[in-house]
Amino acid sequence: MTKRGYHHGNLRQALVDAALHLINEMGPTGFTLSEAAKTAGVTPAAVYRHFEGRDELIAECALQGHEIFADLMEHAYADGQPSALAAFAATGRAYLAFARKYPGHYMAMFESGTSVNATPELAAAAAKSRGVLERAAQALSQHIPADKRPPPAMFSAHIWAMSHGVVELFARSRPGAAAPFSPEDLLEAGIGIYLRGLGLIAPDI
Amino acid sequence: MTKRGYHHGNLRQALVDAALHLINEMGPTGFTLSEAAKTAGVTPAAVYRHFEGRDELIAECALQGHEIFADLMEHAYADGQPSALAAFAATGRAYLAFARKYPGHYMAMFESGTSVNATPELAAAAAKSRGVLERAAQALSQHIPADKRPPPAMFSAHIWAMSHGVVELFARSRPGAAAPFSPEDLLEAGIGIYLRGLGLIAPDI
DNA sequence: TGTACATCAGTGAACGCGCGTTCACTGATGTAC
DNA sequence: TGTACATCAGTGAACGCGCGTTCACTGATGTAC
Repeated sequence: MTKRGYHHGNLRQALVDAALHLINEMGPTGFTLSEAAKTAGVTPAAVYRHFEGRDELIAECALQGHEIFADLMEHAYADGQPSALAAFAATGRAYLAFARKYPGHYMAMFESGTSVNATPELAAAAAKSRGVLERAAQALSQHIPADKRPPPAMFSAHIWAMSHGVVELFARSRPGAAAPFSPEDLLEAGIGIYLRGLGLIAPDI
Repeated sequence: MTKRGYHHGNLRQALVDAALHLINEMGPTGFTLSEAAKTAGVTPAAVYRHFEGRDELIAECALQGHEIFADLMEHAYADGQPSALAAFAATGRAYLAFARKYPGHYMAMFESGTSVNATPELAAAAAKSRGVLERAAQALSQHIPADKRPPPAMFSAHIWAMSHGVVELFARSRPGAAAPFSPEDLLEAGIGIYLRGLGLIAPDI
């Protein structure tokens, strides 16, 4: 706990961290500005020194999430290179990994009802991570028989959708959900089948 | 407006309808018992003659949703017969169609945080619709080369996940989302590619 | 080095609000005679 | 058919609560001389 700044030492980030923790625990709508302040050891009114209000605090959580997410996607993509196929599959895997590791960020980004266009920064950060996946799809597109090649934006959307669906439906702690396989295995297999369907033999994944 | 019962005439269902309308408009957590009562033309206290409280009202919305959903899936499956492939693909399409036509029900079912195990009836209704898709997967499984045949529960989960992802990410009115294709086309293409990946030639879809 | 002052992060009390829920009640409906 | 009564769906007022937000303030920090 480094005490910097005037009194608290970077209260702004402490509030974001508290909010992320609470969003993870109570869901994005159960989250409360007052409780975030209390968690950070501060009066609710103090929040207004750093944010315009509740919405801006959530938006900051989403923004930081998109930045981490874009980084993660970028690294996954780079690690999969030079194989376009491995790089593409890795970005799908990174989606689930991110949702697992940063559930608070994930909820703030995708389940809080916050519009991606709330602020220009948020829109830019969201576009960046989407861009990584679309670039991966573009590269992969070269290896698909040209006559039956769907637009790259389409199959990046497919992978995005399946990843999101797996997270929402199978990676949340639904007690008694009776899932006979892990979300990771499920997504891995799904992406594999999908890539085979694209006409790409997939011996290396 | 048939006036039956003592005063209002089936207030119970009127409250459910009001709740569904509000859930659709304000999201599942923005929904309010008081406002549902007002919409039905009744005092908030009157709700307690028919439901134990807010949660039970939402649960009833989810229950009715699962029943409609199961019916829709059943019909889609039947219409696709005798082709196992067509039947399977039709259930995927039905998922999106349901989310489009009954957005309030859909949100109550999948976005309200209600546990499927809240009541036995709810669990049963949810199991029924899941059962249709799994039966379709089972039938389809026979046509897959046995050496590379994943468990049916797995690829029914894949279709479920992709459908859900498409709904959540692309079928909501995200202003400026700049989607160059409709959710329906997106899902249709995605399922087609996936089925080809399963080793099933797909000339009939 | 020491003192006076300006800054501004965080306080504490208060606000108006709408929520879910409770309670004793009322009065329209259905039923028994 | 008409009257007396029981039922019970919906009323209206009230409650306690926690929310987001405001405001004048305080007191620790950084700076100027």
